[in-house]
Amino acid sequence: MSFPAGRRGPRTAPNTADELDMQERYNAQEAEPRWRKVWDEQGIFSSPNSDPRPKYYVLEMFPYPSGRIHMGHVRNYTMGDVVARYKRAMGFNVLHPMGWDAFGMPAENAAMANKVHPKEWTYANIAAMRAQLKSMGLSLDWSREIATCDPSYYKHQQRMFLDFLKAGLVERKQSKVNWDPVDQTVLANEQVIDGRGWRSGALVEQRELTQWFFKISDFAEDLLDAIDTLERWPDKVRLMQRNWIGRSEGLLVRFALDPRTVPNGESELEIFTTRPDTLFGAKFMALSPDHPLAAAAAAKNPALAAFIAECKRQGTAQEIIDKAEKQGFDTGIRAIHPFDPAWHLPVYVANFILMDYGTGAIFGCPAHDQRDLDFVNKYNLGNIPVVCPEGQDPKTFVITDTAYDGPGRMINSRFLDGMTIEQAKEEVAKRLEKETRGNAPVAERQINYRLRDWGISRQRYWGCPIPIIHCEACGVVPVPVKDLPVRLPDDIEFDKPGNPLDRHPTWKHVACPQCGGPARRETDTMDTFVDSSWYFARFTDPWIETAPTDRDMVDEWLPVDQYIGGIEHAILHLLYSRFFTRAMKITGHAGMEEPFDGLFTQGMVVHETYQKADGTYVTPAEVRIEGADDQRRATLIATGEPITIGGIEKMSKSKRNTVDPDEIITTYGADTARWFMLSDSPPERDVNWTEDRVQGAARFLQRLWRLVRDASQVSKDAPAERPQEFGEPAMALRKAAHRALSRVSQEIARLHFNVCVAHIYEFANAFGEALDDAAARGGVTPDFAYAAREAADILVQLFAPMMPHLAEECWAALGHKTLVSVQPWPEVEAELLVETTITLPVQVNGKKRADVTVARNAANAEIEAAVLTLDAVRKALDGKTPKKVIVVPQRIVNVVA
RNA sequence: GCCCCUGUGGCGGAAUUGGUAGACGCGCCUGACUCAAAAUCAGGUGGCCGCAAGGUCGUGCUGGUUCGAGUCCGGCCAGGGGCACCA
Repeated sequence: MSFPAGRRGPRTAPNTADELDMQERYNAQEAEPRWRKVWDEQGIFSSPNSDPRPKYYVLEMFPYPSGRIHMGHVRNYTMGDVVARYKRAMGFNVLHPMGWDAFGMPAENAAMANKVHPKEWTYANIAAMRAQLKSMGLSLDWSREIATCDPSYYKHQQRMFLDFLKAGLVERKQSKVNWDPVDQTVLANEQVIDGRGWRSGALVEQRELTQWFFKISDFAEDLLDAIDTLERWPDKVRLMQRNWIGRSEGLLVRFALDPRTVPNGESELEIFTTRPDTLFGAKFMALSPDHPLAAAAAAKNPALAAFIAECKRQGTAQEIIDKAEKQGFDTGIRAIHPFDPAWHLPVYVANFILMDYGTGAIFGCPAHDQRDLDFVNKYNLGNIPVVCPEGQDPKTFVITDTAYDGPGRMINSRFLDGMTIEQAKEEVAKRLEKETRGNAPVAERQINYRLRDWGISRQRYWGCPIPIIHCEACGVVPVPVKDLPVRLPDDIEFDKPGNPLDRHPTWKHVACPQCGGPARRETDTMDTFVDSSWYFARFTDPWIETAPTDRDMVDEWLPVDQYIGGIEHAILHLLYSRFFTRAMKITGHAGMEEPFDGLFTQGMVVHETYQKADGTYVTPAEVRIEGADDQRRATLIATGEPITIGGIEKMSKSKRNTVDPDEIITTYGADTARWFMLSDSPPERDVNWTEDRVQGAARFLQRLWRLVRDASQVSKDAPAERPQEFGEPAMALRKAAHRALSRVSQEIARLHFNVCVAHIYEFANAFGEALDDAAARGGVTPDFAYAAREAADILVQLFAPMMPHLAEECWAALGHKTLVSVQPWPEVEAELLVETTITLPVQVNGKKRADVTVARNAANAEIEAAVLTLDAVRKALDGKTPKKVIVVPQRIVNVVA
């Protein structure tokens, strides 16, 4: 660092302030690259597969190479790195790899917008982001780096697709997509805005395409049951997955149809219900617009056909379907109540019935289901309550706008009256099971899952090609394994809408591997969730060319001991990976059931937003903030115009409230960015990026540096041998050091990094005071020098996982010739954590009135006696005799008056 | 709409999982050092009453369980995440 010439004029003698400043300041810009070079040269972060030590696999969700890392990455990877460095110090062979989730839509969007090839764009982004990640000082084994868009990766994915196909885990079936009729292309849900294509603005319609599916629903029961074994997953994620899989027990009921009303002689309608108890409250039947009976009826009814077409103009997103007004259309078909041949129910087509769930048809009991109630109220079909809540008079109980779905007794239900819901369900099932129509029972018990099969076909270029050939003679033919990978062609054009693979002049035309005749390749590529469903397994041996995994290595390293990533992946990515692991086990590519033993989901990085008078957003870098609290005012630096300070929101390009990690690292250094990310906010919660707190973090770095240098002065003459006796100041310092060591170790293991940070602050404060006190006493005794050296070593090791560059610099300043990054974690001396006396708070009737200090092992009776003599307690009791005294050992005393 | 989470000083948050609410940090105030500023250091900092000792209220709102509730239970309010083709 140098000052601009002439700023202070020529200097002949050291000018105290600045000279000291230069000596005392830790220069992160200079030190950080220097230490990274040392780590690199010594290769200390590579984890050889041959290492005999116990293994620990820590993994952060790999990034999409969007072009630059963002603060969310900094947070995610810092947390993982702390765990990796800590576990390494604990003696584990740590696997901590990094790669790129490199297929996906943004590359194609960039290709269309900027005329750049997706491959070039992606690899340039990877290069830029790799450099950025390296500047963070992460302890990664870069020799294992993978990119999912590389043929050396997707070749194995194609191989597994073929193996899954052979094992019966893959099938082709029809499913719906969002279709843009102008761009002639399939749209992702996020590309549909208010029912219109984002680019064309055309009204989107649903289209049926034949697509490839992984049969994840075959595993529904196992995926659900095994959630119980995932003890190191957050409860909320486990709950979300349980709900997603959505197990429900119910009854499949075959309703007879009135033959006079059916279009083509259909005789019955099969429905699934979880509430057979409410059969006597039925008011209508409803079919999904995709139901075959609906299609049959529509063939003879143009108005119905028009209604069904209208339903199909809704997007495919669940949210749209749920929020849409409940609408239906009477098909004219009449169903016959299973318990009363004279009771006929109208059969509607309704926009809120899904073909994918159950049988795509229901009976509606409006009194006890809100959607059904909304529906009957719209079409004036009325309702009959059949469950009466406790304490309600059945004669006066009516339903108007709010359905009742709670417990109660059956009413208006003939032979069910008076039963509980459970009894009624059982009774209905028993009766209908016994009854037969044709050769089959009228009803059977069934367990249903909400989980649908995983559609993996994407009509896009930048994804893993599905290794299938379509032959007119032989049908669907798998690509022979020896012909893998099916490579993406490089010569493609994005000037026209649609899938470039489909219109490529030569790529799709091949000879059939079976008959040799002319055939064409599958032009759909795989969902990018496939890529990320097994990358953690590939990391265990990314070099093997002959198979997706090396069985010994994958079984050795997996499951991942600690997986860290965003909560937004709580369901899909994690469920797909769990499915994939099972499928890989069946096909012999892995041996375990579950991929992730421990899971941690971190919160987002958020920041204030800033808006100009016209509502456009400006970035934090363009804004100057003055004043504090409610006096804060913002102005645009360039023009001085006033800026409105808006809400704190997730950092996003659209709100322009992003802070570039590069700038922070350039200005303050990686350690400051890392420390900030770990401080204050609990890792599972959102963290608000504020400039003040970044500066606070930067200041603390300097303080640590000064503290360690001061300590090194005090400890330089410390005896090599541990003294027999420690005086009071030395003992106090040792206790503080070991208490901090114990707490920080415990909190790192629990991933409570913000609490670690607080304990490190606390210890640094205590250490600083101890050194000041020693200076005030004048002269340092050998026992204190020894304690100071021990404390300094512990302090540096405690913050080393979080600020590794500074830690190396400090470690060297303390005279060590080794790297702190490879030091074993210090051991706590348990006896230093034990106090001989303890101060307990004393409450009277639950309000704190005093403290009492007693021997740590004092008997309850002793404590009780001591408490009752306290002035404050006597005053609070006001002469009354206490009813009882509750002594909670080591915690609190409560006197009940 | 459905599922899930969160709510504590001016701000980020801590609280050993039912036992002293506000650790630690940021900000702010006062002082030291300086010609001055920055940096650094020392002290203070939930509200209200009080010179003080101390008292009293206080963990989104509301009701309950308990000797004792930020923590457990019921009802509400507000903010956020996911909803199957964004990754």
